[in-house]
Amino acid sequence: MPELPEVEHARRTLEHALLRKHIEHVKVYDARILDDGVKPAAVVRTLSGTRVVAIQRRGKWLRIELDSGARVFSHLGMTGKWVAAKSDDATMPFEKVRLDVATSKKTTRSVRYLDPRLFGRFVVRAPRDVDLPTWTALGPDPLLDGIDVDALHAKLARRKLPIKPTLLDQTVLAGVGNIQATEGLFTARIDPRRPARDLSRKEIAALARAITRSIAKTIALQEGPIIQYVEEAGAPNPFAIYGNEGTPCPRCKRPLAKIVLAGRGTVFCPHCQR
DNA sequence: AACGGAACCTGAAAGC
DNA sequence: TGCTTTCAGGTTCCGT
Repeated sequence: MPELPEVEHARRTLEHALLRKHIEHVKVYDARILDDGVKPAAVVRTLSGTRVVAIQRRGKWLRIELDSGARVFSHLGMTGKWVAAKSDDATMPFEKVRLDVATSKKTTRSVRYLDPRLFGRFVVRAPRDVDLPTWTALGPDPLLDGIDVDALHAKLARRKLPIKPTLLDQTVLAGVGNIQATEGLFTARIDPRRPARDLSRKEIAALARAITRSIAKTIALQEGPIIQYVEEAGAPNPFAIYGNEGTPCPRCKRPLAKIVLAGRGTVFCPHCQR
């Protein structure tokens, strides 16, 4: 699931369940989600009894701040999600981590981290430790910071990789993934293969607007009474071209193409993206 | 330094 | 039907 909109959804789920609560119980089912060599018992020790003071998101990373000064950095990888539950709910399929918090009610609130493919991370930093370097290196987040067109223009001027893989570099814009990059380039009518440095300021402005709009739209789709991730199995594909290779371009009706750029599938319209 | 490709994992869908 | 192959929205490491 996870690009910026899905991670923002996860942030809200965690905030609703955990903010200002004390962590009563921690369970790590699979140590591979942790940093190499870190033992589940150490994570349990660091987190138990602490109070959650903030849940932040930057790009695709989440940061849970504890009153002890410890922090948890959570990344959903390709298939991770945080799900709200009750403490007496059974262990869920693919559950890798669980946090239970005390509430005034009888039942205890619980959040479960599910991740079949195990590309996600759950990294705990002790009170005096520095933040994760990847977190610190993240570029501007389109939702939190907006996109400064001149700054982006200046940054892209130094890159000769195609624009599509450049957009996936999290130090360029934090949170843009394969879908948002694909959709944004389509809306801005830019060929994904163009070297990043060749884009004009005008094109970059169009791209920034398209990405911002695409993210806002995807977040809006997740809201409403029944919160669910977009693109769950069976859900209709809500995107303009992502996943629609071979079908007619929504703009010019010629068939959408699919190529591989820097190892990632890339759908585009060879006729109206230039 | 910059780049392509493999690696990390598992499940679902497509292909045969 | 059932076995095999391919692909997946992310990141990081390794060799050239």
